[in-house]
Amino acid sequence: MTTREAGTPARYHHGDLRNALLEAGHALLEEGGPTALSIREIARRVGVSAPAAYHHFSGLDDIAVALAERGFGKLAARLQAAPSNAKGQLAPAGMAYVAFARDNPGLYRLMFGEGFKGAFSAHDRIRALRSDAYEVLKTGLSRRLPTEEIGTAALFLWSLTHGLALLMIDGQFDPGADPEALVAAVLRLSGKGLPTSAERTDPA
Amino acid sequence: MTTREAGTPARYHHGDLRNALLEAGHALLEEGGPTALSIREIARRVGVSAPAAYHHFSGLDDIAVALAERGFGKLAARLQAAPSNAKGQLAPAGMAYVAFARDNPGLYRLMFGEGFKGAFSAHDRIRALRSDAYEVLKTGLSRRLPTEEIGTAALFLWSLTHGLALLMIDGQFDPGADPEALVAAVLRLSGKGLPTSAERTDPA
DNA sequence: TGTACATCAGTGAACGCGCGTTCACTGATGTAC
DNA sequence: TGTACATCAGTGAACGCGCGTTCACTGATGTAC
Repeated sequence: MTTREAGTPARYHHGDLRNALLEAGHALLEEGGPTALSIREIARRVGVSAPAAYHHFSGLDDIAVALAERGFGKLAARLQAAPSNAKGQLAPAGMAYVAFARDNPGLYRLMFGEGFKGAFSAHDRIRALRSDAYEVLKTGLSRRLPTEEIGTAALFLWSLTHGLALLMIDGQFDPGADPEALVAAVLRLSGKGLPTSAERTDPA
Repeated sequence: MTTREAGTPARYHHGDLRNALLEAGHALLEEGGPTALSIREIARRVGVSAPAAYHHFSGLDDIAVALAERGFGKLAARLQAAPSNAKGQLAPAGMAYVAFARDNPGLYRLMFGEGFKGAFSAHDRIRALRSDAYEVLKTGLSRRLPTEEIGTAALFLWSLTHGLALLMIDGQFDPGADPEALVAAVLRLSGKGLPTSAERTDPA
């Protein structure tokens, strides 16, 4: 079973192998996580020999980085497509962020998880992609927060959504619970602040 | 180079091999992350043959789970040792949590990261350990929050500290910045809530 | 106190596996004339 | 329009590697008598 469409005769030249490899890589990521990424398995899925991949990538690390790159592109698109609601709140973006992670847990782990077994250069390059994304977040915030608060606010927001995304991905909650509602409730708290014990009469 | 103390003659019976293997496993985790966990390398570090490990663990998965178990024990100890400050705030616990992750990044990733390449059973068992930890967190919160708010508050807090811990571990920030101060600032925000655009006169 | 013996905790050799990558190759494509 | 040929994108075979795990074994320990 390959990803080639049924009926399409196998041509010697694939025509779009680079893309096909990345698609298969993404699928593999979703099935087995970053740890399962493997040139041989990717090639197998596309129906091509493993060395063929080397005409399009310099090696496994390179494929991982390309997958992460694509992932960040998709994530950015999702965030931009999120409705910026009337009050200019950040909740819709947060919802979109977590939704992306839930839709692409394997890819998200590759992008953010350090779970890829490859060489350091891949980690460094992926880390750089993360930093870029973080800069975009800060730029977005600069339109609604005073400059001196941006650093902390960005870190706060990113930590919260990142942590939430990972916990949901890791299946840490009741499968019964409505994930959307959970995310919404948590994001609501991020605006209100956590209730403190000072706010209630503590009998203890 | 082994972990056996210099001068101690190599005895046929190690005497405390199980522990020594776990120590070496922890060290390996810190050097190469969950992906690098390997029975052969662990045994090599202890100065023992690989099959010897099978007298103490059923396999690699079992070692990973044991490491995670220990990790959760250490984390719990650190949280309990955190000063509960005058106002009964959660910041000290949050600081301790993130500090644990920063001190044991590899172990933390094993405990929370799904980055271990082992079989599903290991993942399931580690996930169960996480759930236990989460229950403890909720119990802790029950002393200071009304019952109906605990679920959301616990998820909020865990997401925030978890995300923050991972971002710091992943080296996503200026090495120049004081990590303690960053964490403190973010945790402060968690009580105050994020400033919203409604709170300021937005010229845009 | 001494000794036979069961049990425990190690050993080295070997297995099969999947992997990343390199190699020399061949089939397909497209371009210069 | 036809053809020689350079270039591109595949192929299968092979490499060496480190791994988890199993096996039959042996040395050390401790206990019953």
